[in-house]
Amino acid sequence: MDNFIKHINKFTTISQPEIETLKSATKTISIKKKDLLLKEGEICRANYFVEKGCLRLYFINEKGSEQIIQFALENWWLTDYMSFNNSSPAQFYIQAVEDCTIIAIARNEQDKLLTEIPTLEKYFRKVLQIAYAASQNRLKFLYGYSKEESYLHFTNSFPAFVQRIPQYMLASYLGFTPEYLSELRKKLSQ
Amino acid sequence: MDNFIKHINKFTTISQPEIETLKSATKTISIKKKDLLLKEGEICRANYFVEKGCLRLYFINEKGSEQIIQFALENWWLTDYMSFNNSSPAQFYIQAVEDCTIIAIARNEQDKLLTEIPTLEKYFRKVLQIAYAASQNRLKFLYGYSKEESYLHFTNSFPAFVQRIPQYMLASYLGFTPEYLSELRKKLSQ
DNA sequence: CCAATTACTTAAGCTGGTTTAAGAAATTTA
DNA sequence: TAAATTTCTTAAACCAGCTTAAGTAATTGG
Repeated sequence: MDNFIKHINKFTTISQPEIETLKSATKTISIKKKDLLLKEGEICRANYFVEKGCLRLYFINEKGSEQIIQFALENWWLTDYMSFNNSSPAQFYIQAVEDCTIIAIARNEQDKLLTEIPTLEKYFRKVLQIAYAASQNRLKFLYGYSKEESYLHFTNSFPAFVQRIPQYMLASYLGFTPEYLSELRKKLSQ
Repeated sequence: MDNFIKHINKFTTISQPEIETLKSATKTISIKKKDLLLKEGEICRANYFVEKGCLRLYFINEKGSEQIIQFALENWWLTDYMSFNNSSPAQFYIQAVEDCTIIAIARNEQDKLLTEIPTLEKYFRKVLQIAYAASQNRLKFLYGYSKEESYLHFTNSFPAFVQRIPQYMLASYLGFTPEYLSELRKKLSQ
């Protein structure tokens, strides 16, 4: 819970009694590498905060291979927002890339919680504003740069993270085949 | 201002005095087709609500051509969130695709406004949650589908919108060349 | 600690989509 | 309403990145 409370305090102020309310309205879950929090077709009933570890959001494409849309490291929220917002069937899987500690806010608790602790509205608004900025930036890279440039940019920007995940996941996230990633790495190391 | 107030009332409730405060804290701007609200390199000092018309967010890529990241129709918010959040130089241009009526909330008014009208925190949080869901969905299409499939999906989903914009903008938004779009249209009409 | 599985590499052939260039159609402006 | 400009089309040559297939390295689990 420590990271979570610190994270909230970065964006707003929360009192001790409010923290207690928050604790009783959330669930802390420990999951193992490869465990699934959500499967395609299910209704996504929670929003997940990564206290420790790493999650990924992906779907299975027409060819039957996994396409990663997003990773979430410590202090990031992750959910299938379409499914979470509308209680519609999820389009994505959410899976642990490493052993994780996750804090979950259930959909049907969220409204009540935000009424009891209005300052959390500010917290979530700010967090979403930052996440949305990141997604605009992401689109800029996807559209504006070649696969080679995207790879270079990503590895230069997040060298530690690249060490944490298998290469085939990096390839999937960047939108290319593991074979091509292999070729690129060879080419760039020469 | 009508669409704007209606839009707020879809997500939260706002009182008459609050509406008055809101009116005095925002600016309604009329702009002509092709007018720019933001240029790359400037600090983006406002968030823009489209009361009427259509905006686009784009950047100029390495080859010197415009790459469209987003459109905003009636009832959508649009800004360069990275620049807006951090007062950093904008990465994008924002331009009117048609003559527009825009409601602008200045960055330095926003914090004050959200303190005076706390229910607006809820409004923006919900709006961002929907926008973020849309962007996850967008990424799914970008990654999972061929250019032809993206084109078919987009034209089937938003036939009226496709009529509103020039084809070269659609091509840019979908991430391909106008020449290829032309080829596709020919092929698909046969 | 060995077998099975999962992850990574290499290389040849292929294809979806780009580039280039030139002309036709539509829209804007005077 | 004609000239200027902007948008759209056609077609051929080209290439970045994919597919396929087969082999090697690293993990996992029994």
